[in-house]
Amino acid sequence: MQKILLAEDDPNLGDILKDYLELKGKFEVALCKDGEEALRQFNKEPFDLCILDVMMPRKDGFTLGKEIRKINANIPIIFATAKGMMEDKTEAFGLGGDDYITKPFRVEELLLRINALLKRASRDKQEEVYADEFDIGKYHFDYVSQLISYDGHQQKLSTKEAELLRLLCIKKNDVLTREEALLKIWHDDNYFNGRSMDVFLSKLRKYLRDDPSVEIVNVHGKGYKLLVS
Amino acid sequence: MQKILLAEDDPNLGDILKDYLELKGKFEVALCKDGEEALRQFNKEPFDLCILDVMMPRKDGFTLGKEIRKINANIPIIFATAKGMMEDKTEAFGLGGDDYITKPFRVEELLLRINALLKRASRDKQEEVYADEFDIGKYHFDYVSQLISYDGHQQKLSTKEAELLRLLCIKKNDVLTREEALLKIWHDDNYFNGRSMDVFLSKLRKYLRDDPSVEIVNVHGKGYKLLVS
DNA sequence: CCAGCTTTTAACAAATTTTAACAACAGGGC
DNA sequence: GCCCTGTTGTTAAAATTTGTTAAAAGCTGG
Repeated sequence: MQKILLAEDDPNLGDILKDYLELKGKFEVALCKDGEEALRQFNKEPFDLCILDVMMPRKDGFTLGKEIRKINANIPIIFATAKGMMEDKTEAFGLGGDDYITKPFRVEELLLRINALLKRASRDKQEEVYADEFDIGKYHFDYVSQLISYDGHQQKLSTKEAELLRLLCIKKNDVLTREEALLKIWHDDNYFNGRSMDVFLSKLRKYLRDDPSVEIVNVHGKGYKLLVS
Repeated sequence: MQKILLAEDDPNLGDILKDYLELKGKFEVALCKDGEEALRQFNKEPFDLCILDVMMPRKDGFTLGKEIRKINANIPIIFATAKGMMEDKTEAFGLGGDDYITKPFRVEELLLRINALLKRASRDKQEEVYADEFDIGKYHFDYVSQLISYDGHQQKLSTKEAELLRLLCIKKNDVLTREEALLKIWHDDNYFNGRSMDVFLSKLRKYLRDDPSVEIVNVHGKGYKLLVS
C-alpha cells in the first residue's frame, strides 16, 4: 500500500482528508499537525507522496518542502495553498515533479492529482533504470539477448520482433504510432512494411497471451499501445 | 521542447524568425504563411505559444487570435503589428495572457517577450487533471481499457467511441459543444466529421440504453449533454 | 546447395470509421 | 398554424484499417 505524508494544521480538514484518502484512495495516510512534526515523520519512514499545507505553524509548507526535497529529490509533493500564494514560488519547485492545489478544493480533485502524480512518478522511475530490459506483467523481456522469459519458460525472439517489442515497452501504456515504428525499424513507411509489421504484432500477441493483464491494443488510424495493468 | 506556432505571410521574415527562434531559443517552430493554414496547424498539434502577424491574407491575425482563444483560453499569443494598429484592439485581448510587438522589431526583443510570456504561463498554469474511470448510472466506464461494464456484462468500445464518451463524462450534466468534441477528437470541425460524430452518438446511446436514468440529450445548435439522474 | 531460420507477400476475415440516404425534428418567418 | 431550412437520429453500405494464417522469398552458416 502506498503511503502519503499529510501536513495540515486544521485538525478538522486534516481528518476529513485522511479518512477520504484512506477510504477512497486506498492509501496509508500519516497526518501531521505542523511542519516540524511532518519533517520528523518524513525521516522516520519512507513515503510515496507528500501533501503540504502552505500555511502551518512552526514551519511553513514551502520551507518544509525544500527540506524534504533535499532528502529526497524525486518524491512528488502537492502544496495546498490559498489562491495567489503560488506566484513566485514555482521557480523553487516545479521541476521536481510537484503540483499545487488552491484552497478550497474538492477532495475528489485532490485524489485525481495524487493519482496523476504517482502515475507519472512510477513511469519516470521505470524508464530511468532500464534501457534494454523490461518487465511486462509476468514476463521479463531482455532486448539485447532477445528473450522473453517467465516462470521457467523462455521464448527466443527474432531481431524485428525484439525491436518492435522494445519500442512498445518504451512507450508502455502510451501510443506508439505506426509511423514511428516503421521509420525506426524499417526505415521506410510504406504499405508493405506496414503489413509486415502487422504480422509481427500478431506474433508478439501470441508470445504475450499467457498473461491476461498484458495486452497490445490498436488505436485505429494511429498505432498501438502496450497495456499493462 | 516547446513548440511555437508562427503565422507570418512574408516568407523572408518568416524564415529568419523561424531560424532564429530554433537556433537561439531552442524552440520547435511551425511556420504558416496565412491565417487559415495557421488555424489548421493549431488544431493538428499542441503548441505552447503563438506569434501572429496581424496583416495576413485569407485570415488576419486578430480574427485568428480570437478563434485560437476559443479553442485554448490560456495559450499566450504575441501579435506582430504595424505601429498604431494596436490602439483599439487591446481591449479584446490583453486579459488572456497576450502581448504585442510593433513592426519592425529586433528578433532579440521578440525572444525576450516570448520567454517572459512562457514563464508567466508556466507559473499560473494549473493544468486540468481528469479521471479516466467514470460511473454513469449503473454503468462503469474505463477510458483507458475502453470498456463499459455493468452487472456482469461488458461492452468493448472503439477508440473514437471511448474518446467521445470520455468528453461527455467530463462535462456530465453540462453541455459538450459539437465544436469542442470535433476539435479534440477529430482535430477538424467540418460537415463530414460532424456527421460521423452523429453516428457515434447514436452508438453510445445504444450502449447506454439499458439504464433509463442515463441519457445523451441534444442541445439544438449547441451540442450534447450526458444526463445522469 | 541445403536446412533452418527470418521476413515479406498474399489472401481472407474482422473491426473501425466514413459516407450516403432518408426520416424526424426544431426554430424562424409568415 | 404551416412552410422552409438547417440540424439531428438512425440505419445501412462503402471504404479503410487491422488481425491472422499460410505460403513464398530471403538469408545464413554449414
